Amino acid sequence: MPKLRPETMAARRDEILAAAAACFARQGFHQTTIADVIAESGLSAGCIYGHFAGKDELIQAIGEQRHARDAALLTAARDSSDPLDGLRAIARAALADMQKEDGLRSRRIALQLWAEALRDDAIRVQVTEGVRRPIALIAELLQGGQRSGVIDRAINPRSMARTMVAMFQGFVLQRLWGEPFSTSEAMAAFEALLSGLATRR
Amino acid sequence: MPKLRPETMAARRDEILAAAAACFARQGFHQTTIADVIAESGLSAGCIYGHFAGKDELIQAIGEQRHARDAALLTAARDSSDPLDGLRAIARAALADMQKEDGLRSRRIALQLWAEALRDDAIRVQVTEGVRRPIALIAELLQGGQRSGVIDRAINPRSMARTMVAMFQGFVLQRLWGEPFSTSEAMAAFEALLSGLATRR
Amino acid sequence: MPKLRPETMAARRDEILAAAAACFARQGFHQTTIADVIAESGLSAGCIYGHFAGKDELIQAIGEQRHARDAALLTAARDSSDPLDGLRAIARAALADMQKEDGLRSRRIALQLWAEALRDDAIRVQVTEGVRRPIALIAELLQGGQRSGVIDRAINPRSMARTMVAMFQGFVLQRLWGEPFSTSEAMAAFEALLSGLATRR
Amino acid sequence: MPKLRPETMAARRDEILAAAAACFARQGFHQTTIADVIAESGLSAGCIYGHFAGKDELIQAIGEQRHARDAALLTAARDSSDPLDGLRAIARAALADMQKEDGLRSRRIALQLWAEALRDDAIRVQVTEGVRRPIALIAELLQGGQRSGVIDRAINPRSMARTMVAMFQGFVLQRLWGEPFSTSEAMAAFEALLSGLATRR
DNA sequence: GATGAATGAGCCTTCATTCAT
DNA sequence: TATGAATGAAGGCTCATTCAT
Repeated sequence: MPKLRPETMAARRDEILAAAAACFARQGFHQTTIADVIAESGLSAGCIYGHFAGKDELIQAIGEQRHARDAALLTAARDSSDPLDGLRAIARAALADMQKEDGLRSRRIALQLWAEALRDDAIRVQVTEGVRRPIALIAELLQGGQRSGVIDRAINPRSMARTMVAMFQGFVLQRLWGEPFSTSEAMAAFEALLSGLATRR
Repeated sequence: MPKLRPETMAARRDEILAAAAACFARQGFHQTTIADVIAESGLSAGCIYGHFAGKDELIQAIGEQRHARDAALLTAARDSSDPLDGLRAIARAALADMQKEDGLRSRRIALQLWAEALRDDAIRVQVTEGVRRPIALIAELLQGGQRSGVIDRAINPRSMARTMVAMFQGFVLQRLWGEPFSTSEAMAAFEALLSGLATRR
Repeated sequence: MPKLRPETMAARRDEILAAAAACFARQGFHQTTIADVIAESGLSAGCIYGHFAGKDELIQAIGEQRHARDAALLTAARDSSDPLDGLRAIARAALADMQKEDGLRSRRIALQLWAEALRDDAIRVQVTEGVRRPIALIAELLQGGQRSGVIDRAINPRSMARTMVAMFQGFVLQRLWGEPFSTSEAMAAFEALLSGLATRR
Repeated sequence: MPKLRPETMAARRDEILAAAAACFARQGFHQTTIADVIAESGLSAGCIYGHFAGKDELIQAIGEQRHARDAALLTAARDSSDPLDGLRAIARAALADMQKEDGLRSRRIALQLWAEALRDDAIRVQVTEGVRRPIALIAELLQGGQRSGVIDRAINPRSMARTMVAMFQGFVLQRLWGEPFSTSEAMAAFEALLSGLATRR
């Protein structure tokens, strides 16, 4: 990788990544050829290889983009006041994102990465790292709820956080397969789970 | 291409599929070459192509096997007595299967299929069909619970069934990525959800 | 090649050759697979290889059949009375054969053999042998005509015989390519050539 | 697949076609593998597939080259003065070409194409188109002869033109099979035919 | 820095042929 | 003798990657 002027470089990288993301979302990693990315970006093979060492690095970079997107979502949803409301805000943000064209496209790539994580260690680390933050945040909120007495002490915050994340991952899958899916339905189900966490009298 | 007698055929098909499943679980669909399947099966290229039109058909057939496995799991878990116990039995069966080597291997393939469903219509149909049955069965149990008064009438059975399936799909993902994961943790989370469905007094 | 009872053997051979001829005429030598011949004949691979050493021998045998057909045609057209009428009879027989479905099918194979003769010595010998007899016969008739004074002595019988055969070969080509082609047209052209051979006064 | 600049492309295309022509003339279409063309050209598989979609397109292009060669031959032979001399010039040009190494090589390919025309429609069109021009030109000359009174009005120009072409096609066949064949012999035969066309007194 | 023509290892697939039953 | 399942060498083609300009 030759060293380029940082600004130009960053701009080109983004250009390439945007093209790659479009291709990946449309055709998947393995069905996408470098030629596709070249056509989509309007650049040349040499140029792409000037910025990325190869297809794998391109996938890796796309994975980082996704990681960042999820982190941003989470940050935006952060609502420190009430623990339960904080959980609801996160849920709502995630579900809303899934209804936007942009969000869906990003999830299509996510699913590719989930599968890829099975055999590419770098991607597995990326994926599990990406999932760690929401889990930690949710677990914290749950602990907050336990401290303030609204959530049952018997609940294991980490397990429950993982379960909630699992739920949303499943929602993503079903949504991507084209199953009819409304945000309110999902929120209602989430509320049921929340009510199951309430302190027993 | 050669016309084979049904009996001979079935045996070889299974042999080939077993080899293919091993390869697919280990390396994924796209990283697996026909040469890999040949090596794994100990058969020849021509023999494989005598039974399957190509790699795609092999993937398709593997998908059907998985479909069948899930159906069998579900049937085995069927416990007609109490609705809530029925749900618990299904959850337990699914979670137990995920702890077995065999079950895990099968899930690795499932994840591949989930991703593949994004661009292969035949596989998408297979995957969504495969998910329809558990959803229907769970929804039925939930309705049974509503009829017998142990589950809140306000719950939408279909949505909740979908949510439960989503939860398990997410568990599968996390398990496959190597996250520490105990059946009892997951069952506890499931119980919390169940308690959230209970009729409010 | 195992030794079979001569009658059965001959019958099977013919069965196989008939199937092969049908395939070859339809698809050409190279586009025809042994599997095609198997399907067309209703026999098995092993059976075919019991009678023919391989595809090449099959082609060779088909070539001999064609050779024989032409020879039969020629014999039938033989009309010893008048030399010029003898030539006309041969021409008419050849042209008539080209109008029959059966004759056309055989010519399709002939054209394949003509091309094959370029690189297969055995076939080249077959083809040139097959052409030698008509040339010899025509040359004889021409010489007869020269002796009886109806044909110009300046004519080289062999060259002219070759030319006449060439003409018919060309007719075959054009007929096979689907060019409109009537027997009477061709006969008229042949008559013009004949009149060009007449003794100059 | 790569988009090439027209100039670069044309040069490489010719290089590839030259190599392909050499292989095809030597071994025939079906016996020639892409590997042969690669070896002959000194290029790589990828390069060849960058210029031609596949073997079929290569054959097609070779067919066009041949077409062009014949057209050039015809144009060069065009001698507008006397109709009969025009016909002689064409005959002589065609026969002379058959004696040159280059011409022979080209005819070997022609014969392949003639056979291929039986099952490939694109090639059949190419071949019949290629034959249409000489026929038309010869028919015109014959009509000219009829107008100027040197050729019998009873002759059908088109049929006779087709016959002459057929004759030369047959000459080509025999020449390719290695039959002894002198230009003067063939010209003498052609003269005989011409004299058969002369106006009857 | 960018270009794009060229590379070539490797993939999927076909099909003539064999051989145990 | 016939069967037909199995073989495996070989062919056509793709595509990630390189490098001279």
